[in-house]
Amino acid sequence: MSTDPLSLTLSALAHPARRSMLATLTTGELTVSELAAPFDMTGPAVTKHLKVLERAGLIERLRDAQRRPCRLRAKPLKDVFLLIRPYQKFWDESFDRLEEYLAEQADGSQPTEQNG
Amino acid sequence: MSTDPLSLTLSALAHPARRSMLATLTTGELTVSELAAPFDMTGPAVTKHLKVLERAGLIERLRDAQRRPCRLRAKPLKDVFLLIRPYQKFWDESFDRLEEYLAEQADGSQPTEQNG
DNA sequence: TTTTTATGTTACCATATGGTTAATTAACCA
DNA sequence: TGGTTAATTAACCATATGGTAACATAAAAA
Repeated sequence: MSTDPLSLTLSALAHPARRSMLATLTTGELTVSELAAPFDMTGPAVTKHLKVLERAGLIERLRDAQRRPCRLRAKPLKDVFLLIRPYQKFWDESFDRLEEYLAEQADGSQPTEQNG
Repeated sequence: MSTDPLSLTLSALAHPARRSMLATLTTGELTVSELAAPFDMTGPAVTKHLKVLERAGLIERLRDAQRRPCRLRAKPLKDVFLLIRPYQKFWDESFDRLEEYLAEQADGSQPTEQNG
């Protein structure tokens, strides 16, 4: 697997359960059990998902007695945003959002790797 | 692996070579050899990367004699954009882009799975 | 027809992913 | 001490990923 930060972030996002966990964490810190509750999944499986998120820097682990609450760290998502944004002019072929297209042209941003 | 469209798109993006190929394709249609040129990679490896991109709907394969040119299809990236956008207010903790934060609040968008 | 070019398929390998059950650690409570 | 709760580790499994080398196919060029 690719171990550069952007690749780690993207593959962390490439699982519905992990995306759902991230979304849940926007409401605040949550324990592993709280995060696990909506899923039909054993504890170890949840632990593994959290490790993937942690390795990507998308969550931070804390301590509270025997609990290990998780906190959202959204910064890595900014690089995903910067990767995607230059493609905005390509995904709507009818160019009905012409303002955005022209704005992109004006600031000269082009999709490039490592990264926009 | 997860086979929902968004997961397929994100894992397709989770490799530097594939991101680089996509970026290159913004200049227009390219053959497999042209795409492969910058990489120290054998033919089969390139074919596999292209299949991952094709499965995610990020490229389209064409025919031109013995060539199979690739064309960028950026639409799936829009869903990545919609996934990421609601987190924008979280990744800059200093909230120095207050306008955007307030705009997001106004349109009531919250990060949720399946999707923003 | 033969050769070259462009690309794909097959078979194989090592490692990663995503899940399980069983056992273990860590901290609190009685 | 002993028991409960919270979470992780260990061991295992099936499948996917990312790469290789060797071979096969398709179309153009000589």
